[in-house]
Amino acid sequence: MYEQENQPANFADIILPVPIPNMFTYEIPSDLMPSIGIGHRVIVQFGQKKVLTGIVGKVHQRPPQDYETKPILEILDDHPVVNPLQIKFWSWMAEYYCCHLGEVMNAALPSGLKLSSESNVQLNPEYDPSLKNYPMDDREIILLEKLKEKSELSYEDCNKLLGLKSAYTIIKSLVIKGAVLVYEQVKEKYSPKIENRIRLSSPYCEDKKELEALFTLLSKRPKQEDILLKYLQEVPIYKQPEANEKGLRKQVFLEAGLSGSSLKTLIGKGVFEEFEIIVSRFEQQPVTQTEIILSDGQQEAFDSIKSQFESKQTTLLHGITGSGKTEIYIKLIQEVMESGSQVLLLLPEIALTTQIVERLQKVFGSEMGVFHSRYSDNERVEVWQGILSGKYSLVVGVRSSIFLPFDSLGLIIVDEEHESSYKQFDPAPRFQARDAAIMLAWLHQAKTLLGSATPSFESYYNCRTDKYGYTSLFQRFGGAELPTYHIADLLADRKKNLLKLDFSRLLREKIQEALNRQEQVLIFQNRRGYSPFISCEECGWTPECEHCDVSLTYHQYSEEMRCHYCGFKDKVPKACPACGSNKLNTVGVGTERLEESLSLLFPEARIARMDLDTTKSKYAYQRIFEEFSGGNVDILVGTQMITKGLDFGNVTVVGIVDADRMLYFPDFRATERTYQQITQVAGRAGRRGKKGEVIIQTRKPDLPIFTQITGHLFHELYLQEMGERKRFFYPPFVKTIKVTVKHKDGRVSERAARHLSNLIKDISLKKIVLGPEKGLIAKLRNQYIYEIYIKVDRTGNIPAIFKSELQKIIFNLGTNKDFRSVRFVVDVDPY
DNA sequence: AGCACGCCGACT
DNA sequence: GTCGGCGTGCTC
Repeated sequence: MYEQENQPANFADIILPVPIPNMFTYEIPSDLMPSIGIGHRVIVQFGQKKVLTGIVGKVHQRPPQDYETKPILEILDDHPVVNPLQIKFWSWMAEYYCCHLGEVMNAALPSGLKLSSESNVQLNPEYDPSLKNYPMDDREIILLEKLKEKSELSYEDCNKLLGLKSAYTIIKSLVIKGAVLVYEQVKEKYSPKIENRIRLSSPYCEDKKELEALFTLLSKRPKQEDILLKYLQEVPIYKQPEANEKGLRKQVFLEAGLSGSSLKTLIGKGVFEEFEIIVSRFEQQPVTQTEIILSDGQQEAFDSIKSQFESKQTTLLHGITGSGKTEIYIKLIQEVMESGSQVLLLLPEIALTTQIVERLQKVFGSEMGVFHSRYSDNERVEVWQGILSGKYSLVVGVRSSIFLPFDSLGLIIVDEEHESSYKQFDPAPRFQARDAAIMLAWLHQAKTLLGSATPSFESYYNCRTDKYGYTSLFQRFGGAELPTYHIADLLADRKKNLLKLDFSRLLREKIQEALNRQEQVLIFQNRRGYSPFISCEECGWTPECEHCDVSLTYHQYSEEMRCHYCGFKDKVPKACPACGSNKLNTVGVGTERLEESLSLLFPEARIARMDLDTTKSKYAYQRIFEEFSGGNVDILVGTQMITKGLDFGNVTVVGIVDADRMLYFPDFRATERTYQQITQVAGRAGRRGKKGEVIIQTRKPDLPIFTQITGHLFHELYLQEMGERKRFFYPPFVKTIKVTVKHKDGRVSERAARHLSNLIKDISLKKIVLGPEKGLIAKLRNQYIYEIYIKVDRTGNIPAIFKSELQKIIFNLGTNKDFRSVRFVVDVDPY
């Protein structure tokens, strides 16, 4: 105590879950000083009364200059829940993706680890009603009366009680009069799973004679006797007396149809005692397979990856579907785990199926944690804690698992690295999990393996420029053959009247043949619902943008065609400019319509559909999947959901209904995506020794992309596409940033967007600014949306400087005059 | 983002 | 009058 005056005060910079830049400095009370550290959760007051959970980001002795500090109220954990590497990772993410640290924290922490407060009202014990200091009105009296009955009321309770939208003014008045107190209550959200258990009480559990005596006693109570017998059957206390300690789940008796009331009686008599234990929400997984045997090709790839890792932090495994990438992953994971490091295996959401999880669980058992987006918050907290405690050294999970509290990663594997779902769109941070994973690995001095049958052109470019290592695996595992491709010319068929309900003659024949052979068919159409574009029925012409290498999207309400990239607009032509035909149709076929068409064309076939609409409920996906793999369905129609990670052994025919639709998607990645989706779905055909056939329907069979796909000419396709991207300034040659401007008044929104666009143009760094243009959806949730696309030169740290300039501009615009309520959303590397 | 506070319009 | 809607400013 006597030394205190000489000691400098201690401060902590706290990350709070609020969208405001920077951390917040709080004072550390000296009694809390010994137990505080980076990554601890603390409770602090934020604003007038609200209390929040924050994370300690930094501890120091520098008192802030221009404001008073509040004290840290409480430290929540003995051990940090977040480690220093994570704080670094969060900071990187906030900076790179132009968002606030608090937003990253919000995304990173399972909400079960976040606490917030609720305001409660209680009677002031000092208050003496007889004094009648102030006159009370009716509602104040109602509230006070209620508080005499119930010791506390939440604001919500008060509102209900008084039938008001907000009882705030009344509560405030009572506070001023000294009648009530308002205080904040924090509630822990995570609740462990509790299991009720039963065990024999003393002396029965120790003394066999007592137990035998008990049996004699219970011989006239058959129901109670049954319960005792059941217990002894499940818990062998004669052989293992210590087994009684753990007891037996209470539920077991009820499941066995034994009487609950008799059990209660036995507990009442003191024969059994009831107790609770905290159990995991995840079942124990036994290890059933430890030895992985690689084929020669796999072994070669494995060795190659390892030697790449000697000089490169990141390596791409380009392995065709069915080449057995999973075995290579397992082998690598085993090695890294044996060396004592952690491993993260990232999978896109739709690929994180029970199939692959079960496969990995056989090898890694309970050392492996699974992190699924469908998990409840309590389950997420348990995975988090499982990593902290060292229970899990391998996690298989979706995008957000990069935020789990790893402290010694040795390897991150990003499977299906080309998947666009690795990019988070909506709430900030708008991160690309694959790219973030590479940064995370770098922070851990770990390696990253990107795996794909159809690599993203960006990753492949990084291989070609020697930034990443590269390993290919082009043999199918078990010697299975690659599928044969056929191109079906939709226009030719239409002219000959062979096109029936969107199915070409060839595809119909192939389906029929498969059905005759009792084999299965996949029909791929990446669209549900209807969002039509325009196409000439005669020649297949589709309008394209004059300034960009993308097709125009038809907007029915404004009767025009638009480019979503540069904002180019055009009127809908009356006749086709290519051939003069006036048969310009809106085209659009979704999975639902295909399902219907198939049932008309093949009335004897059993048809199912798998898309977002049919898999909304929790187990629907699994049900459809099992129906199909169990052979109860002949034809499965679906969106990209059917292209991922599923291994259907009996599929021999895959139909791609409309390849053109993918190709003319208004996006510079359209060609890349088309190639990827076709190749991915084609990979579902002809596994396990049966040769598969893939039928691609198109109106433009002569396009080079089709020969490139059917001839497996990935590299040629890549080179051609890179030429285009270089010419039109698209990634990877530039860095793209999208700014979305939102306001409920369309005029304000447009003015703000124009103003911003001009300010961006004034930044003296090499870049191209496109727009502002109305958003694809011009009005969303009563907000008018404008978008600005920026292509920034990516040499050196130009993008970083540009981003900080951009943020300054946006910040100033926010404080400025009439744009205060305008929202600006920055999306770095948008998809 | 929340939340307080203040101004203003609608309605018993 | 009173209620509640919304605009504005602030949070260590």
